[in-house]
Amino acid sequence: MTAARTSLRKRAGNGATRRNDADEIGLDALVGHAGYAVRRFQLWIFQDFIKTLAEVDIRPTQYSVLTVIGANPGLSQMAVAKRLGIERARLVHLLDGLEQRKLVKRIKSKADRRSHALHLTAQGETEITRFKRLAARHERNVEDRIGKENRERLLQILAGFT
Amino acid sequence: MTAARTSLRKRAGNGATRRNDADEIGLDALVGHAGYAVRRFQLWIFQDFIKTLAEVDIRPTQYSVLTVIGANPGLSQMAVAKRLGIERARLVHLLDGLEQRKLVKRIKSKADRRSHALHLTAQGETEITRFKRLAARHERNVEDRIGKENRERLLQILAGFT
DNA sequence: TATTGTTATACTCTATAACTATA
DNA sequence: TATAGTTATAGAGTATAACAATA
Repeated sequence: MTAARTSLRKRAGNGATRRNDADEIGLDALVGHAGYAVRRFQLWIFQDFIKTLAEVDIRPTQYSVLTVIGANPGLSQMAVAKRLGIERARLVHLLDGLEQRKLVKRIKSKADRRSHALHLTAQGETEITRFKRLAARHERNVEDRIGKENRERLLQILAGFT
Repeated sequence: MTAARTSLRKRAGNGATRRNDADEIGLDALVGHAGYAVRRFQLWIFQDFIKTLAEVDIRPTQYSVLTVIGANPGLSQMAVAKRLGIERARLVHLLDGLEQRKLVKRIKSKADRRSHALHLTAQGETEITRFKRLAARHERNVEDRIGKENRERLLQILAGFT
């Protein structure tokens, strides 16, 4: 009893209004909000992705752009932006970076000279296999963290948002 | 056969390199990445939260701060920041806004004069019940979107990240 | 010396608007 | 007139570093 009470007060000398200090703080209504849990999980998962792919300096959004272009060569910037839910203005900068790194090339479309057909370069094709290998390692980290079945259940539940 | 092929080419007049235009674009390796699904879901859920609480002008982070202070009056800014995974520098600005709106007050701690004890104001106590009512409505939107059981499964799977 | 709150800076991301060249 | 790509700007959000007051 006294022990339980003490565990709620980290430093006994604190003022009467101070109750606890870090982990023992209740979240009240926040527990039970899907959005809060999802936000915290997303922070964790992106941090792990960035860390796991740090050696190739590829961030989640860059990876998604490369993957979609690789699987659908010739797409326009608009099509990629729409498909991934990225602003087309932002995709311009993302592609600038990937083009400077010789991973992607923009080819002027003959059919519609306003638009660019996006392709991986030969180097991009080569490197993306390494990115995918590292991304698979990251995915195993997720499994280790939440469990193999839970990860699959998660993918099923959220399949409608991809 | 021809029909299936045509469905992959939205406008027949396009150049040979252009294949498809919007929804029909394959994600390839992206499907199967928990991080991608979680990111897209998080975007949706935050947008719905913002929309549902637009009439009270409360965003997800503000709601989480108010909820934690309400459930743990007297907390320091450091304690709130740590508990919610917010930078303490950012919490300063968040609290500035909530204090100007008379929802929160900072009280100088007598025990440790470096720190502030955070409390909801009387007005904050009143208004938070309205915020919680709207947040519950948002939560029902999530249920409508992914299903009641799936939402609960999700909360279970991600409980370790809150 | 270390910590709390604060200020400031930089970088990422989102949201717009406007411009150009094409259609 | 509408669209694709671009440029620019403003606002969140994140990540740091440094400072004053206090421990």
